[in-house]
Amino acid sequence: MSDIIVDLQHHLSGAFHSLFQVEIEPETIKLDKTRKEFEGDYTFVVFPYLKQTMMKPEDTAQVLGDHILQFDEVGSYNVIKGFLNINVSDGTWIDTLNALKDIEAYGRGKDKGKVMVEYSSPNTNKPLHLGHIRNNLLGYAVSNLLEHDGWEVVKANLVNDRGIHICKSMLAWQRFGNGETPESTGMKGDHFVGSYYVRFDKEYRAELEQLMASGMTKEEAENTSELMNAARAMLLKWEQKDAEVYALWQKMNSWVYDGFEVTYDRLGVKFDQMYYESETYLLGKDIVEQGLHDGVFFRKDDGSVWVDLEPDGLDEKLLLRADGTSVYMTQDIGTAEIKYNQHHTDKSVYVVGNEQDYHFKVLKLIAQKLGKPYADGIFHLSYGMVDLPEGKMKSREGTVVDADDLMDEMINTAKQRTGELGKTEGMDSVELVDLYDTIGLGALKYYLLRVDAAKRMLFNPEESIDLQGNTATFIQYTYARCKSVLRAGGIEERTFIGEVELNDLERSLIQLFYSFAERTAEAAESMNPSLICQYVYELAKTYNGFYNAHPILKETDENQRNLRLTLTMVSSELIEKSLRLLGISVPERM
RNA sequence: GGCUCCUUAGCUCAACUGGAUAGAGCAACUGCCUUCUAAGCAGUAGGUUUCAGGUUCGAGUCCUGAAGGAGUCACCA
Repeated sequence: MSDIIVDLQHHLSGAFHSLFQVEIEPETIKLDKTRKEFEGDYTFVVFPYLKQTMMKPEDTAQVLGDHILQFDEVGSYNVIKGFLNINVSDGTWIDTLNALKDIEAYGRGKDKGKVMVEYSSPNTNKPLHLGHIRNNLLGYAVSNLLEHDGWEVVKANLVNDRGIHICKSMLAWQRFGNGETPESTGMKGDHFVGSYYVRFDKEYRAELEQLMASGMTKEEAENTSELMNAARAMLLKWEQKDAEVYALWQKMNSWVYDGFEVTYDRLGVKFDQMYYESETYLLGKDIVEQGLHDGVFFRKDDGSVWVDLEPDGLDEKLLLRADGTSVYMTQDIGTAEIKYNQHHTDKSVYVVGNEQDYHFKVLKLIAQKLGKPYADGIFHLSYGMVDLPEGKMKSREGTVVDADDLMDEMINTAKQRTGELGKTEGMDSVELVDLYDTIGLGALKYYLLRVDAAKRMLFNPEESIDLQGNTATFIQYTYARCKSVLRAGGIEERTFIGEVELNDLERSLIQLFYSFAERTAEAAESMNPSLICQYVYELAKTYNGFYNAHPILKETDENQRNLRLTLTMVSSELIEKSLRLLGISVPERM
């Protein structure tokens, strides 16, 4: 398939050459989509080239336009000030449409290399919440995008399964659990364990209050607390692999994993590689020792090991404590090494909140100083926190939005709304349950992915369950509508389109089809799924406008009818594909 | 306090990386179902892009400063 933009770039470059004897690399020629209020498909801005053409903006645009008019791709042009608006010829658009046959292969990149995307990374002491959902959806969508763009992707999940917080849950269960299990209580495993984490906190605070009432300061109370000391002792026992503690730890974690699995399944996210901090937390020490030996790091008098990042505009960072134990950074250095040794990736993406911007800046810098082959490939995909209308989510104040509850709520709203519209006759119960899932989860996913990942976003519960306007539901509806038209027309195969005159909306649709490849590549490069949201929304909106303005099945001119059916078919295929990249499914009817 | 990021319509978000008259959705208002799905379409209204300077043909976008907000600066992860 010839590429319209590339062709135009070459024509313009050629025009500069023959008209002005100026050499301009075709790739550097920027063609913008012409704004709605002007006539044209693509706009070339001549201002930056005036020094070389030595002509007024209008005249420069005029002669360039005149010159490229000789090419088939160029239907017409108009000039407004320094803007050359180019109309691509109908024939070229039709050719483009006819060439667009294999939608699965369309826009795919190839041979980009291998990349690991680490995301989700939960703690095993409590269930997932809204913040995790954003992380999971982002990680999954970005993985899809990279894959589409030609990367071999390894989706990884580094589970924080150890530490004092898990010991708190364990201790609380031991003391107050009475042998209850998720089975015996009918609770989801992660919620079950989470409830003991909450229980610990409650008991601990009661103890602190009692101690403080007897005259202790807060700090004294915290150090005296029998409960907290028991938790600490338990962590120590765990580190010594005490059989009993270890068994309890494994049992409780397995409950949590059962629960997580349900949530992940429902969210539709997957992983190729699991990592557990219990297996990685001791790593990295020998790398630090090596760095010390090579003079990249230094040791302080107390025996602790540091890296000096002041020359890089940062400060000194601890790598090993005086007692030789490792810290978060040490562990992450070790994990990075393992990841690389196992998969030899060219790039390693960490989907982690922006509160860790500094941490990852340091991690990358250290890897670079150590001369690690994977150092430059470290990329922190930093995303903003999710706020609620009341402000930040705080687990202590119980304002955390639980992932499972939220999904339930979304699906329920979908069910209710679908019931109100009463368009479900002929659907059996399996199809209906499926439909509610598709709509409810789609709405949630789109709502979270729509916003630029880097930005902090507001989660408004009322707005999030909205199923109108810029929502997944609107887009899914457009898909179902396309399918309905195709069913009614009995159309299954693409037809070749002959010569036909295009109206504005038909042309816009083809132009959108054409831009899919560019938009997905851009989204993959910037690892920004919101660009796909924008694209697919624009596509759906344009199709709906077209649908309302022009008859499709009732069109009497056969060529015209074939064209419109083909537009309908390709629209549905690209909507489905775009949404699939985002992890959102589509219904055949709704 | 140092560093990093944010501030666009009443609300939630865009603006293709410096281009034309800053666009969508929600909320409000007006029309459109005997016609391929009205979860839709067409339209009205809504803006000193936080403020003050600067850079240039041209600034929401770049530079400086101010105000407001967030994050981080742990021998937590």
